[in-house]
Amino acid sequence: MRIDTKTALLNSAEQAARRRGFDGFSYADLAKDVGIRKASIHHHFPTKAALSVALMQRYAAEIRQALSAIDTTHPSGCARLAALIDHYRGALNGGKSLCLCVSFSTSRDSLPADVITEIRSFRQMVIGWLTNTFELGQSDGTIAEVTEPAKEAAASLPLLEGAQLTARAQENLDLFENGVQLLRQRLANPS
Amino acid sequence: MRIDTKTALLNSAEQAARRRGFDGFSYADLAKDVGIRKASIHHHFPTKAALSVALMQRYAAEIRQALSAIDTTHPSGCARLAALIDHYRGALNGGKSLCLCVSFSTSRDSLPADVITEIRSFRQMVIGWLTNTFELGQSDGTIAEVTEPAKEAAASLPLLEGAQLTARAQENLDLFENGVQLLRQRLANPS
DNA sequence: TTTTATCTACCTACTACTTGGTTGGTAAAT
DNA sequence: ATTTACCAACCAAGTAGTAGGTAGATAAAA
Repeated sequence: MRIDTKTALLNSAEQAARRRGFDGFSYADLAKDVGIRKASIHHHFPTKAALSVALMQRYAAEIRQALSAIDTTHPSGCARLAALIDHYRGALNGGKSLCLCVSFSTSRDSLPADVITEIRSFRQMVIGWLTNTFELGQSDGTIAEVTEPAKEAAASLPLLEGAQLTARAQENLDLFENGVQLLRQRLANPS
Repeated sequence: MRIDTKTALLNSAEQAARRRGFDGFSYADLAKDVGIRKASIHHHFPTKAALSVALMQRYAAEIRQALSAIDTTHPSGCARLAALIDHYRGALNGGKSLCLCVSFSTSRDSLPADVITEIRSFRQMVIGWLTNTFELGQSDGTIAEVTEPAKEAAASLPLLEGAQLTARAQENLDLFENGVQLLRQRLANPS
């Protein structure tokens, strides 16, 4: 089944951005990957900035869905948190890529203000979800040592992102696991 | 007092890299900042890759010094850890820049293998220092809830780096503080 | 149903720089 | 005389983008 060109471009751009950062890929890369002329990309995305907006919005929608799915399929606090940790681990693609939000953050000066705002919303949303998850883990007793869920959430997201960064730099998933090890140990028995 | 051109170039490049990432600055930026012709930079740094090596080595030497100075001037575990947190906060420059290691990590595919190796050594060194610091904090009783210093260290560095990333994306130091808040709360009374 | 008009999505050719780098040269310091 | 550190001029490839065009699909009109 063939996908439409716009989606193919978004897929290609997302992969490139998550692997090389916003300043590390060009329209020429996408053109070669998708198989159309570089100038044609402007029909779908008039500027690179517009492309970054579309990428970030799509990425945020996708993780919103992922978090919603976790809530549906994982009843306990610890299972939800474990699922999120695994989501961030999965986004590493074996060490070859990062979460889009992370890869965009270091080149934020190259991005339009809309995207900076989206990045902020993205992190707030994830921290909000984490806060709920720590609250659940506290009340159902499946996450150990939770006294202030909001503060736990505020620490856990940067931990996940920092652990991603370390693993990406060395293309080594073990480094991600080293970073989140203590967090995992607090989970009762996620399944 | 005038500094030598090579040092001026390193300073300029470091600032640019920590602000915009490796792919986000060019020799033309440095030339304009330092006030020499772009082509002249090649006398000091034949390739951009060579420049990245010099940057990373200098940065690693500087933090080695900083950690050593912390050990000398801070006797307790909590005071040392607080000083490192403040060091990472300081590297943000009010939200305008990142630690070099962080900013290089997302564009690691553009960097020579030597630098990837240096980044790994850098992180190992900091984690080693953190391990010692958690051990000290455990034995002198100034860092609360330390059971496994090495795991604490392995979690704390990604936390600091992730918190930096968040604060950098929004140019807002409060976000750094939100991330490290729980960690700070475990420190007895750093001074 | 057929024809015409419009839209979509691609193309070529081009623009104006910009990138990291090479080359040959010169001025000043040693 | 030699070395250091700069210069101008240049290179080839690359960057994001503009402009005019066409082929095929789709919608509207006849």
